[in-house]
Amino acid sequence: MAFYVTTPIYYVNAAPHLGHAYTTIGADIVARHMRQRGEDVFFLTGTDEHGEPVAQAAEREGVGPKELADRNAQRFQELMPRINASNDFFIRTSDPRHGERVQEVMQRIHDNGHVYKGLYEGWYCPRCADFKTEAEIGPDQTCPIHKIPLDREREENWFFRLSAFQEPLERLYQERPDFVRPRHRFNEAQSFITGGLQDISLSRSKANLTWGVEVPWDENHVFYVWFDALLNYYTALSFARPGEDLTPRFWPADYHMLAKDILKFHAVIWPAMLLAAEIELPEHLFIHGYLLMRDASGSEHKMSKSLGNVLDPFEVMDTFGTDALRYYCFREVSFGQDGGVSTVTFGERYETELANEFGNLASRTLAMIDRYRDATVPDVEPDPALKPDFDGLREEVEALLDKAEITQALDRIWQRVRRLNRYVEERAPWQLAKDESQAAELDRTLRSLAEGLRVVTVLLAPYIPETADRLLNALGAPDLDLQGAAYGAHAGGAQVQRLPPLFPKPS
RNA sequence: GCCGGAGUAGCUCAGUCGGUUAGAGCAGCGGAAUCAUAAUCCGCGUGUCGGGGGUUCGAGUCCCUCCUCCGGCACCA
Repeated sequence: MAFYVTTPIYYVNAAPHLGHAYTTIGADIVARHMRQRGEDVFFLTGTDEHGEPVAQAAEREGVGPKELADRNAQRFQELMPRINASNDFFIRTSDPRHGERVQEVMQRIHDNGHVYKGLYEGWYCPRCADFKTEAEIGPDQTCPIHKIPLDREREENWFFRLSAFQEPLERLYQERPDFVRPRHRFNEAQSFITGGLQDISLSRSKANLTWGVEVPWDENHVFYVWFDALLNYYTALSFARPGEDLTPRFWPADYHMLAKDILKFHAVIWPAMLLAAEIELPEHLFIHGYLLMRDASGSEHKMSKSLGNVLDPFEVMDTFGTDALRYYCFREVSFGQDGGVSTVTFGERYETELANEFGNLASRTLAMIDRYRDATVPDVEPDPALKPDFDGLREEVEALLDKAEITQALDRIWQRVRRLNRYVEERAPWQLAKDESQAAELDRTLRSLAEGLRVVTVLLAPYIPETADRLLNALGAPDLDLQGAAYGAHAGGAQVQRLPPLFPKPS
């Protein structure tokens, strides 16, 4: 089965930060898991490059907008391998192939009668060369940036008949209660819709802004950047593989992952656009929360770089590795909710869970097999005592990741990591090794440990891909196929190798 | 103001359709073991489940009300 997952495209005006990494890693975990299940996966990310802020920043720096976008997009492209994102393509909205497809789809929306020319009236700042929203207007109708009076201006704009989709959208939300997850975001979107929809302008006059995709039926306008941006999910499939249109294979998307700040665009405008263009709707949106930086006093900030103790993802990756960051973000904060992150809790998770519980479990398992059985996993039946702990685990993880419950799934897996450490203590292999008459018991214990460790590692592979790869190779069982993530699925007899600590502690 | 979330052990949070003595992790205290990155394992909690009222044989779990915090209420990418 095809599985198509996306991140939002990141606006090139800002530098990549933890928030970008977070969304991308979330999508990547689901993508990697689906590949393990044998699904035909396409994972898309990219950059959003048009619009006023980029045009202005370029002007300030005295360069063209394309030049600025090229430079900044590169930083996001470099982020992807850095966080081990396995994206199949990286779309840039300044790509002319994207622009052409946007024009095609928007032309269809126009031809279907969902576009009209109207007057956009609002408060305009001549210095910003842009209209201000209600929330942006300073006291006495002044520009909050330039502190000058705003002009009441009218601009002729093209409008999208969003209001015409009120009823279809209400029906969508009635018929598909899992269209938006988690549930409270669904409710939020639904109440927004039932509260009444107004038409929105879909173009900007070239008199004010030229950095965008030209409106094909009116050369004096470019599309408002959101119409251009949202369509990336659809257009990318048509040109990601030269000479091949992947649209029939992967559309509709299974999951759009996004943060809560852009819920409305994705949960209301996006489906309306697709309905207007007669394109199938995505299966699900998953809305995640914010990672909040917690300072030493315990109070939280939304990822501002306040005094110290701020979790710098690049620093973390340099010191502890990419896997540690990936693990921590999805372990510490329940995916879908806001949660605090800090260097302190990172250090705790890293040491107690990654190093002590998991890394050390791997060390002791490999060491004992090496020492007691000459580095060969005994080819005997694994201990039935562990079977109940692993029965149904793979299915449970699959069901949770079907719903993008990334943190929940990780918790289920981690319970088995802990179970294996308990098993070691219960069996005390070092005692069995002292008594030759217990050889069969020792065989069974070591075999069961290796097998249990292999299963949890296969399941953990989407979260900590580098580490999982190293460990599975050391266990002589490199296969990532999820069918193999069952206790006893892999035969004994493999040669193992001892490894240096998977998660070394900083001295 | 309207709508929606949340308020559970020192800290971070689980608690599915209401049902046995309300759980986990971390931190703390005590102990066991020595294969392992001095890692692991075991034991130890008198918690008004935000306050009050109600429904019920029975409520953290449903209803009402109040308090506190957060989010949404349209063109910010």
